[in-house]
Amino acid sequence: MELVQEAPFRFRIERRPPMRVPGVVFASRDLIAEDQALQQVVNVATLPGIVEASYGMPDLHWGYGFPIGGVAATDVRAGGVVSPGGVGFDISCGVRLLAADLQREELAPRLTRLMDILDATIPRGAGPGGVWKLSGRAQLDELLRKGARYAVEQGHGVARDLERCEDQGAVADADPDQVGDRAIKRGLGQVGSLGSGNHFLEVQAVEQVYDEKVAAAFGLRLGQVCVMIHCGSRGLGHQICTDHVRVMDKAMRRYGISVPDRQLACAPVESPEGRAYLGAMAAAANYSRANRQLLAEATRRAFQKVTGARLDLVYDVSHNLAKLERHDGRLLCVHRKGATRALPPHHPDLPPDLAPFGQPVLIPGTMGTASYVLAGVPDGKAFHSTCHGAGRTQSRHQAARMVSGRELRDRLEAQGIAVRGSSLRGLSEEAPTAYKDIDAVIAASTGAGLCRAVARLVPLGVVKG
DNA sequence: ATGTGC
Repeated sequence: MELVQEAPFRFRIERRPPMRVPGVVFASRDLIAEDQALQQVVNVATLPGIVEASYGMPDLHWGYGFPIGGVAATDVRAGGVVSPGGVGFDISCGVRLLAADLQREELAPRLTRLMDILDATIPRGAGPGGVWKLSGRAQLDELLRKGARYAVEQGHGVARDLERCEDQGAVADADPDQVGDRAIKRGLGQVGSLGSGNHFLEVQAVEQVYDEKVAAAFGLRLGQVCVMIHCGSRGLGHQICTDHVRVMDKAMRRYGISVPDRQLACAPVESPEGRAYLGAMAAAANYSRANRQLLAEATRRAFQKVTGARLDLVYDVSHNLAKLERHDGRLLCVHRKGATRALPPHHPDLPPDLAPFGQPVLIPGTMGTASYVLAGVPDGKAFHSTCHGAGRTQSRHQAARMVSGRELRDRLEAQGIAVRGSSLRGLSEEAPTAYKDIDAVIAASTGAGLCRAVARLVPLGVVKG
């Protein structure tokens, strides 16, 4: 793949038919290793209605149809499409950060007990299980419509939590009627659970502050204890993606759409299939936000028991979602897959107290390594988007062959990180060596002008899905 | 990511 360097952290893939726009990858040469992911950037550039460019973030890697770390926007009024592959199977997978009124030294003598309680109370791993047992479909429909707002309404959290959530805790236009019976069935038993893979709940400490003023505005200070929760919409989101890809795969011909890869199945935003997917996707997004709200509440109870400390929500933001947004007067369907929205300072969707500083962006690192808090910048790029994490360099299978779960756990424990896993196999699949260097990804993200660094967090204890 | 694979 021919890459033309345009700036220190910006590469261009020239437009050639059938591409409708060029490809633009924000990264360093070292981070761009996979040709497969670049081919996917090219494939996405052929989608009907795509505008500006098919973008790649610094953590770009191969995914289903679209690359992970990909951003693509289509012009809704010009026949622009929506594609489930541009969101991913884990709809509205995202990150929530809570800040404790507690310093790491104060927690140290109680860390083991805290981790043991979290170990016993945070549902995780594949299959059913969750902190909230729903009474049935009617209650799930409410949750799908109102997301974290419903959880708070039912006593799981406080009103201030919602001010610090993207979309105030719920995406509009969720349509539970577009969620199939199988998805509903899978969703009923998993409300308030982490899941598996790279999902985690970490007790962390602020290890470095890059911008005192912004960190203070976000409620963060050096040495402070935080909790990061990374999870998504579980089997419900997965089933919705599966169901709607199938529908669109069949519908594409009727709309005269041809794509270079069937995994790019899509339909015009303004079509019955497009609207149906967006309605179901929004429902899954709300499931995901309620999920993080409920896990945050379970964590608050654990902290209350062990330390008496309070946990305030810093922010909750998704990195797998399509949104209808207005940019330069046009209504666009912005797909962010493994990419985080990063609103600039003074954007109307920011809560007033954060508006001068830009949106908090939460980047989970690999297990046992650092995580970051970033902020949106005035002259953001790729429709105000940035990276979402380290990005894989090895498949799960490859990773598991390199190191045993037991070895990895012992190594982390030797570093003083308390590990509460759900399976040793799961641990080995998430070995840090299977990922890009998070520090390099952040350096490229800030260097490319996608965001700026606010703070670096290190793990004290890991509850692993 | 996922009741992990057609």
